[in-house]
Amino acid sequence: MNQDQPGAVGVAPVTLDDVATHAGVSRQTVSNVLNAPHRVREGTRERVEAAIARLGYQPNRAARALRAQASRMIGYRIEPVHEESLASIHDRFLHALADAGREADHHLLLFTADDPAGELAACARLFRTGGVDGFVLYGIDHGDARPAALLKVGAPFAVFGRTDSDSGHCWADVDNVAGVADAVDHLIERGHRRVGFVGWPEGSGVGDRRAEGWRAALEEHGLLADCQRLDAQTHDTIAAGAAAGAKLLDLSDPPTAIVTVTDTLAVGVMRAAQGRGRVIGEDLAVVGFDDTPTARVLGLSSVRQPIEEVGRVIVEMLLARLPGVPHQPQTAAGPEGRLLRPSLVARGSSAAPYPSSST
Amino acid sequence: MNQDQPGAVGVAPVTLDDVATHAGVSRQTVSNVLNAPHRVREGTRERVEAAIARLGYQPNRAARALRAQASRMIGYRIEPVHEESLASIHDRFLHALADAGREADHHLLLFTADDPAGELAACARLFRTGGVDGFVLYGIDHGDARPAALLKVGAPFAVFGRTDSDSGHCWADVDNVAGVADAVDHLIERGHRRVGFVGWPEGSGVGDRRAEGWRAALEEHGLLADCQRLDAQTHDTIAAGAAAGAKLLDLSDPPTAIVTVTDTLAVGVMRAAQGRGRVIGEDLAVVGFDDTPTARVLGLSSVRQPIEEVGRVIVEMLLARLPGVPHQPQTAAGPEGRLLRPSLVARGSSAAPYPSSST
DNA sequence: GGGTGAAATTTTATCGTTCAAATCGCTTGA
DNA sequence: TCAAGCGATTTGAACGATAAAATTTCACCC
Repeated sequence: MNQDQPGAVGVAPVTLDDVATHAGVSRQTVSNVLNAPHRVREGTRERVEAAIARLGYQPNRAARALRAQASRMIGYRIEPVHEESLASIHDRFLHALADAGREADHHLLLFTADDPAGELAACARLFRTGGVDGFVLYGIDHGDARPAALLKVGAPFAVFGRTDSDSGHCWADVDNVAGVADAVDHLIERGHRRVGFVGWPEGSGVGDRRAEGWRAALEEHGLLADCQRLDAQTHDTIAAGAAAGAKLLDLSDPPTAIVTVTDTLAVGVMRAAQGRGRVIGEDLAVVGFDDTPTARVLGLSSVRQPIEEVGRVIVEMLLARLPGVPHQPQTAAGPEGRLLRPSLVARGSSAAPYPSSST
Repeated sequence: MNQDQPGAVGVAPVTLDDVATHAGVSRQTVSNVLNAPHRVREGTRERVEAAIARLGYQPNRAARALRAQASRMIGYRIEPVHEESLASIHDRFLHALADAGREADHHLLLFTADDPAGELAACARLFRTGGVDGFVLYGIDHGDARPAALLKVGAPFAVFGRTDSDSGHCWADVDNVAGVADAVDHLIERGHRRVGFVGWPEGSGVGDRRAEGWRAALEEHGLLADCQRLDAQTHDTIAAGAAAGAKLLDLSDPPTAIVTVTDTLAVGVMRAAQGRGRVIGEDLAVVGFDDTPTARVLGLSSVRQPIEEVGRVIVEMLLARLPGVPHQPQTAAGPEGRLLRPSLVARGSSAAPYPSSST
């Protein structure tokens, strides 16, 4: 009558015991109906299920977590928004993760950290206090210390991306080589023969693989020699992209198309080109990477990562490795890694066929 | 020796009992050191704290949640990414929320839902199963059914935005009126006398308040009569913004500056203007709302919401209302609502002073 | 010195579930 | 007929913490 919450209806929480009483069985039988139905005779099971439905029972997460030593939570560090870049990939990824866990009643626990060390400390703490069963790591690359550290703590995890030695943990990644190669193919198909590339400084796995995609596709078409000097490396800002674009466009024999390692750099390249009076999509074709909202706005062709699928796959792999909750009695635990193919979204910036310079 | 995790170091989890033994006190005393230090004598407290530090003890979340009936989790529904709009506000907001809870050891639990009904079901379930202590609701507006539904369930919550009747729950909102008014002031200061507005159809609280800001600022400067017909309403896509912009620009006496209710619409307006040969920032000033990454890229002036602060304030208010964990022994529970002032980020799109048409 | 009351600490019970072992009921085969 | 065996169900204990009640310790005063 006199609840603490003013407008609260105050439904008394229904427990296993309540269900057991109503169904005329013991607590444990109700538990079995939920967690190991095969152990329960059909008639009993139906009776219990009826009681569960009638009372609207739902197991208490804390109690379950305490006893089963499994919180059904997946930890994820959300990074500070990097103001300079255009990434919205992140939003999509988060949603995919949260959605992927839903069916198995696993939820995402978000946390923040100030730096890599802080992140590891937070992970260790969350894991040891039973706050989460495992982690998803985003944007991993060569030399990342996190996988080793988490292995040491004993926390299960799955990563988006690859390090130089992907052993002992599962990963999913986008096929960056294929993504950029597709972009190059697309441009060559439209008649371009001089295709440039603006990438990151060597050393990042992601950047190197994207550059590799450019090189491989050119080689495939026998154009690598023509494009030898048509690449530039710089860091990921619009201004840097503009500078790199300027450099390429001011060559004596400039590229007629440029692929970039990110949309951010592509925007810079477009700026540089427009500053030189070129019309994007006619005088110069540009293809970016990530398919950000900005790309859409600017009509920039871009390689779109199948983030939703990555999220799904990652959670799937992670859950399969969690001890205790063998949702799918798979053979062992599925493959260690999965490589997913991105897709090119062609827009105006690479629209018009280019009058081949060799004809 | 024979752990299940191959590389796991397998640190045996430290419990309250371990600490108690090492410190030579009872379990409850250790608990008190953590939750009610004033009840423990200084000498004892120091001894216990030393033991805690030595053993690296950290309380188990599940056990604590079960006993204290408080999970220290805040629920948040992450919505599917709306491909058409440019919002990145969301990312910032999420980060702010996660960060705000950190100090009080509260974490964010992310979940998804297919529709409003599904969201409410998920909320009710999460709350009743003890998965979360309360919720943060995003993007609330007139006629939103969620507050009433949550009140009925008895779940504490705080919202970003306002409904028509904000009673019984706490809210934080951005002062939309002031935000747009600032934009208009800024334009008038630069010499503009005919300032248009592209907004949403009437009926949304947010949209109406932004329109109100436009009207109020004009009135303040005695310019409302001149700008009577300079507004348009449409839904939030770039194409629609372009159409609305075209409509205003094709008037016999068109505006020299246009404020829009979102960056998305501003981008549309810019397109329409450029399609008519106008140079943005010289022939036509444009100011958007949200300060999206795209705005930065395009040099679009925009009203920036203090999302980080909103997140902080919301979590603060929510935590203050949670029963059981009186972190701050405040008077009652702080104010019911807070209105935060956005700030204008001026860029090229509204840069040049306009030769006043009345001179 | 002993009574008093407040402060410090311990004891006991409990949160809601699942695990492990024990029990019950029924079929089967010698 | 009874032991063995197996599946279904129940019992008892435990997960790791906190609330509430009970107890001890201690300072203080007459």
